[in-house]
Amino acid sequence: MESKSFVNSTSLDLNLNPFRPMDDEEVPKGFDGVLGAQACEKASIKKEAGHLAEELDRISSENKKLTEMLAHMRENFNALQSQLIDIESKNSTKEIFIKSRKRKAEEEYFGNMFSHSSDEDSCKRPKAEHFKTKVSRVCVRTDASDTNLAVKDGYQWRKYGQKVTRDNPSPRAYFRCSFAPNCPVKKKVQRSAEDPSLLVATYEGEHNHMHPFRADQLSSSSGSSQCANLGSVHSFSSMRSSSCPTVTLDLIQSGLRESAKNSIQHADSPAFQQFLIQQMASSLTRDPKFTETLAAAISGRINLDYTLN
DNA sequence: CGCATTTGACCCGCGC
DNA sequence: GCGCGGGTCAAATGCG
Repeated sequence: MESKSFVNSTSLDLNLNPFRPMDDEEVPKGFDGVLGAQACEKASIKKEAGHLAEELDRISSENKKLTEMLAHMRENFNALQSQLIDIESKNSTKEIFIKSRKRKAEEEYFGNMFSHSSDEDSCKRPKAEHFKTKVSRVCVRTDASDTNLAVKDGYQWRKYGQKVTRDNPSPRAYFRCSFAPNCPVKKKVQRSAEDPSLLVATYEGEHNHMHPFRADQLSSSSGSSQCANLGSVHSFSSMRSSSCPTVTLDLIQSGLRESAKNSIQHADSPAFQQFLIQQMASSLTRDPKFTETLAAAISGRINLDYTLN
């Protein structure tokens, strides 16, 4: 399939591989001297160009296939995620009916890592402000023995309080964003009562400044590939819609703790989204059933593509 | 010395 | 009205 459009591209007079050994079959028989050598060289260049064009075409089509597969995976992931959100929101609605008291509902809020109610502070704040305030949650899997409640997300946080809550033996830490003066964002971090290895970070409000990590990237000319990568990631804010999905990050996995330190961002930042997608992709690929199904789907697709070509 | 963290006190909203 | 409990304040303390 690859060669059909590029075999005639003799106009490509590129000597891209001058060190390629001359093939005996390429040497025209019966020619001597300079003219023979030139003709021979031209023929080999043409052949070389043809090979390169084929290779380029092959890589391009491979790249196209991979892009399609990635898009397909993204679609599937988005569909699954929206299904999950639907299911969870239905569950949380049921629980709200069952539990009359708000604090009991909150118990579920922190107990269930995939619940989406975001009105933890509804009793504290005026309703108007509650609707204005953006609330997001991130669950970070860390070592249970690690007493540090710091969740590295790239921002600079100043701890202003710590409280032991009624329904959880581990204390809840309160942080304010200290990167910019007057930044309204607050963060609460507490270990999950059910799973002490899970750190639940609740973010409130929106930063009124650029992310420090991105500011660094913009100021430095290096890391352009990473910037491009980050720019292509879908906005996590858009995924949040009306509810507040919880994201669980397994930082215990080898290397992830370090990468999280470097790239985990606030839920709104593209860098965080990138990390999130990588994390979710790795979670999916660790599932043998998913891998099996995906492999079957991919092989089927590739076979189809090859038969078409 | 300046900044961040700790921690007990205080405030305030909610439910009974 | 009172008690409970989450959230915040601010003085004390620690650290580089």
